[in-house]
Amino acid sequence: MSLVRIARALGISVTTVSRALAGYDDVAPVTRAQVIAEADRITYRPNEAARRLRRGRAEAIGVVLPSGPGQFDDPFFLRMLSAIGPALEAEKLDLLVTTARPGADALRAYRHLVENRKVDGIILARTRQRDERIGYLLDRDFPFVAHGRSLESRPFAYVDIDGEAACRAATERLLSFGHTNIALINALPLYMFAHHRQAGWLAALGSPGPLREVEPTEENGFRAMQDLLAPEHQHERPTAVLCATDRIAVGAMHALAHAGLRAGRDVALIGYDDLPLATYTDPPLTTIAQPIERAARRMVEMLLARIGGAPAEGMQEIWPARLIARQSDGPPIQTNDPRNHQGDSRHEPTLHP
Amino acid sequence: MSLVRIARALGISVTTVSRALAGYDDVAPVTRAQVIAEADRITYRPNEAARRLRRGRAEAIGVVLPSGPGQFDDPFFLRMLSAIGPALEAEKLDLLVTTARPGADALRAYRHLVENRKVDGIILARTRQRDERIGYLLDRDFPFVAHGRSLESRPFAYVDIDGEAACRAATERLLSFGHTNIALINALPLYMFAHHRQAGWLAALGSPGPLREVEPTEENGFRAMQDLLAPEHQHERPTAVLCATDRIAVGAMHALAHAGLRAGRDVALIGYDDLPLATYTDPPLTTIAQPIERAARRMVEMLLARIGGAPAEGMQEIWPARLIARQSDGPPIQTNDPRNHQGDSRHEPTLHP
DNA sequence: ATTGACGCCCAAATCGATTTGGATTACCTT
DNA sequence: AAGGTAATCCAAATCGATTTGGGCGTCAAT
Repeated sequence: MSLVRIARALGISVTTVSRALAGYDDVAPVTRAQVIAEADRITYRPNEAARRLRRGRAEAIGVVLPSGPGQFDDPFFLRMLSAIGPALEAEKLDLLVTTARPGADALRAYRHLVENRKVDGIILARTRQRDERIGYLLDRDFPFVAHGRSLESRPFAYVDIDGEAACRAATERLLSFGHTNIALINALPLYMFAHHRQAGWLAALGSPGPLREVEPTEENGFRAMQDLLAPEHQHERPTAVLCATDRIAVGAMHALAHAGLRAGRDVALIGYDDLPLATYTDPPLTTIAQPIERAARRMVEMLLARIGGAPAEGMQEIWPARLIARQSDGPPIQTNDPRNHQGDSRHEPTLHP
Repeated sequence: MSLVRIARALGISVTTVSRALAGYDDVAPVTRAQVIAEADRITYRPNEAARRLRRGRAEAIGVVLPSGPGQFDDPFFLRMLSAIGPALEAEKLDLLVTTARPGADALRAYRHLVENRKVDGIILARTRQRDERIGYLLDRDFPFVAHGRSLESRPFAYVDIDGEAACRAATERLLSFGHTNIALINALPLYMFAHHRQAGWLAALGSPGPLREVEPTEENGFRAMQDLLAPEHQHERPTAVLCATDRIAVGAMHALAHAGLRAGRDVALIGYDDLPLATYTDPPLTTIAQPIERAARRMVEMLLARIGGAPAEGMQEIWPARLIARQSDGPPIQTNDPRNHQGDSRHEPTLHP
């Protein structure tokens, strides 16, 4: 079970055993072979704690997952974890997962990881415009890679998806369908990704359309869409709605159905994320797919480089997303169609075209 | 940063510093106060690696997440993690997450955790009828708690949800609505939970109805439902379908919509899991809610006891689930209603009742 | 005054791997 | 034969906290 055991069994020193197994070239081939054979025989596994103590490294990297109502269920983090895992395995690094509610709790979790030297580096997701976590890690000069940008003057490593370009393209698609009043149900503006998605929407439109900003859950998507459809907003009721996430879009689609409207026929709806679910909504959701898995793998690469001492300069990458056209969007309904202006349209037939 | 630093600053021994901080009662109150003050001043944090080496424990517990196509996105695991996290925090234990594709890969991941002493205990989810992971851990006498039962003669600790009772109740509910032909789209029978859910369905029915068994994804739910609706099965077309998971139910609902049918009116549909999404399907999904979070917390408790040396005997708990009635089920359509037998019913109006 | 009991403190061993700084031996050169 | 060079090997220090097994006063009981 330990180096001593092997050393004693072979009548050699612990040093030599260690060096034999570590591949140093000042060990005779015969000796090395014996050591390896014996190590194999007793299924020797180096004691992680001892190695870590000696090397002064944690041999692990950390991820803090947001927990709390509506937060944690987000499939996004699961996809990210599933990609990080294998990438780390190749490097023999452990993955330490902590949960914390966003906010002060989260910052405490990061401090905990850093101050207790629990990990050698951190992968940080869902960046904010002003992100105290990033500030903290930069202050400490602690290696980390973010998924997403942030309003921070000092350079740091990140991989981001170009939500601005994607949302501009999606909005232009809606414009080319003939829509003129295109709403955005965005995530809260404190999230950096929300900022970019809004910028894309705005860039395509020229002047802003109806905008709602919510914590990205189905529930809030539902509410926001209901609000957009509310009688008091009748005069600016959008014919197309871009949603900052698929979860919002699912809620929004439900609000449409609830009002007797159908996405893709009465109102065009586009989501963002391409959850597995998006193919199976009714109608299937046109959405924007992000290469999260590949991005996560790249982030691990970058993080290893940072841990190895490489500077963060130049470690900024923005990757394209792509639109997946399904059936939840399309041309606007004719404005002379009475359905669009009926007060109580809940009991209308919702014919499949 | 280390005990030595504090000891030197105060001119006392490392031993006393250690014992002062650890709360031993053979330290004078004054000394202890000084130690604590100094520790505070330099923000002392014990070196985890050193402590682990000395204590011979990893101070962490492990979870292996299934990765791979259709696997990882399952919100179930995310909910479980989110509950495990805080429970561990209180015990100052780390959470080590590994990903592995189910099967040989997964077993290797467990071996890795155990043999390299990466963790002191393991939480194991989605048990199988014959589960080699459980066999392995029992062979090694390694502390673990499972979420779910298994066909294993030796006793082991688990918390399970009574899927049998829940599915029996759901099926009885459908029977009491007047349904006589109730199908089950189940998960693959190798999963223990699938076994139980099927048993409940069967117990309520007396004799089996139409059955499909799939890996639980939206895609497969879609396919299975299409198959149930296929012309060649016309003679035994179910009027109600119980789905083993919400993801299956979402796919199934889509297949219904695709065939011009509406869940809750033309076919009664019940899911299982109560995903956040279930409220926002169209129609909202009647489903079965499991107290995963509470179960996860209980599992952590049990695991700590097991690590502490408590025997697994008596650590078997089965918790009730509860049905959440929404709008995807109801009485069967009148059999003399022509719609039920129409060939092409896709273009029918889908009135909201 | 001796014996205990108690309160307070500490030196040293320990966990297991890594690393530094040589030591030893065998073999060549010249 | 003296000096030099590889090729091998190793003792001891090190990482930092914990734990064992006392040591040394002081005070009360005998």
